[in-house]
Amino acid sequence: MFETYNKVQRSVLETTLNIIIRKEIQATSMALIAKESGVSTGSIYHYFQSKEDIVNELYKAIVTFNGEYVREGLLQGRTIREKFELGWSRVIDLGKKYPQGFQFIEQYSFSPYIYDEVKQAVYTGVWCEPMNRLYEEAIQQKFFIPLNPKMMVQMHYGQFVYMLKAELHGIYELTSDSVQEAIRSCWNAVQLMDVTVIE
Amino acid sequence: MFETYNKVQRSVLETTLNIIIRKEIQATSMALIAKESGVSTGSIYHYFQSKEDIVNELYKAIVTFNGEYVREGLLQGRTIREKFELGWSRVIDLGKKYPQGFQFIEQYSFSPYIYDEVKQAVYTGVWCEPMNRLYEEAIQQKFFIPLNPKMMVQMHYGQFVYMLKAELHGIYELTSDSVQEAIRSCWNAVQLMDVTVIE
DNA sequence: CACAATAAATCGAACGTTCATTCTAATTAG
DNA sequence: CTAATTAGAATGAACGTTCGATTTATTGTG
Repeated sequence: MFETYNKVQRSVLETTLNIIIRKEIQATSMALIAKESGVSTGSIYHYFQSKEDIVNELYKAIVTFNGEYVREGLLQGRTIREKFELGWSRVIDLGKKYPQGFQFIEQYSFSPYIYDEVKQAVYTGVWCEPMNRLYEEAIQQKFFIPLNPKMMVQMHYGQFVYMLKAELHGIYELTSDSVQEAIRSCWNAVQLMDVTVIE
Repeated sequence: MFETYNKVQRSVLETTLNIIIRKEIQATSMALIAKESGVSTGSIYHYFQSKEDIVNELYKAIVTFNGEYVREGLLQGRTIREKFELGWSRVIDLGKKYPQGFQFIEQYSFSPYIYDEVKQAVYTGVWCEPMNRLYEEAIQQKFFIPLNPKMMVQMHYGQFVYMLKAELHGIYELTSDSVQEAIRSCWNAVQLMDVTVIE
């Protein structure tokens, strides 16, 4: 997750993520980060400009990591349908494998604590863009109904986010079957159907 | 929104909501609340136990209001399909008519700042419960595929939340047509179909 | 290789500010 | 007059950040 950082930075970022999920940004003091990461406050300020800087760096790192992870999935698919399924599978994977990163992004992507220029990355650079293009293509090829592709992507993303959130909070257990079913239901939801219903 | 409170309390709650959306809880000081609400800190502490208490009271008030609003929609429907459409329409209505309340709940429903006992209300008392029952009924009557109804409700809710979030952030404009289409697509997503596809 | 000279990294105590909360005096209402 | 309410200065704790001292790493020199 933090491959591009040095040992100290990584320790600080990992610790900060940990504490923020356990507590909250406001309750995450520099003293606590220093204590739990084993790096003194002085050193932390040698590598980061401020507390805000740490949190924004953390945000950037996680978004980049997540983006790469999903993009890889999208690339593996051959057909549109396959790309669709592999892409969204990866989104759910992320939530299950890296729940802290997932929760952090979820909780703070709309917080004023994250700089706007950093937030932009969520909606552009990352995986939204390739996913948007996939949906555009699916509309052109008459797989999907002609709705705003960006809206469809947002809707489907939200669907998976809440599926994961509820699982994280113990509302139910997500089996791989129900995940597959959920992804399929998303496809069905926006599928352009040329069918005759025989009752 | 705050009918059950007196004038002072209402002013404090409204102001607090305003500031929290503009800034953030940590940047929402009592001094600022006092200044903008026109109530001195002394008086605020006469009506509320603490800052936490204000925020939690705010949370409770909004959740209750939202719950009632959606429940009303659900009651108006005659058939399952109608209840489904009217219920979700109200959810979207809430996001458009009371964006601050919507954003606040979205941003803090998973924050440790809100007491667990208060949070429980989100998943139980409010509108989730009636909506869950509606989905259960829809499964029994073979309208919906036999997935976990709670999961389906969460998924659909997430879909609308993200649709609204993206609109709030100016990604696109939500027309009433596209909202109707989105609700319909949710129904299609989990519909149990007994059809033959003729190509 | 030895050893000095310089730079980089680390530390934690101290600083100054901010902020939630308290307290007391003043004001209002019944 | 009495009791409730309001006001805002005072309090004290918490916190982000700075700074100078100390240690560790790197480079230069004979």
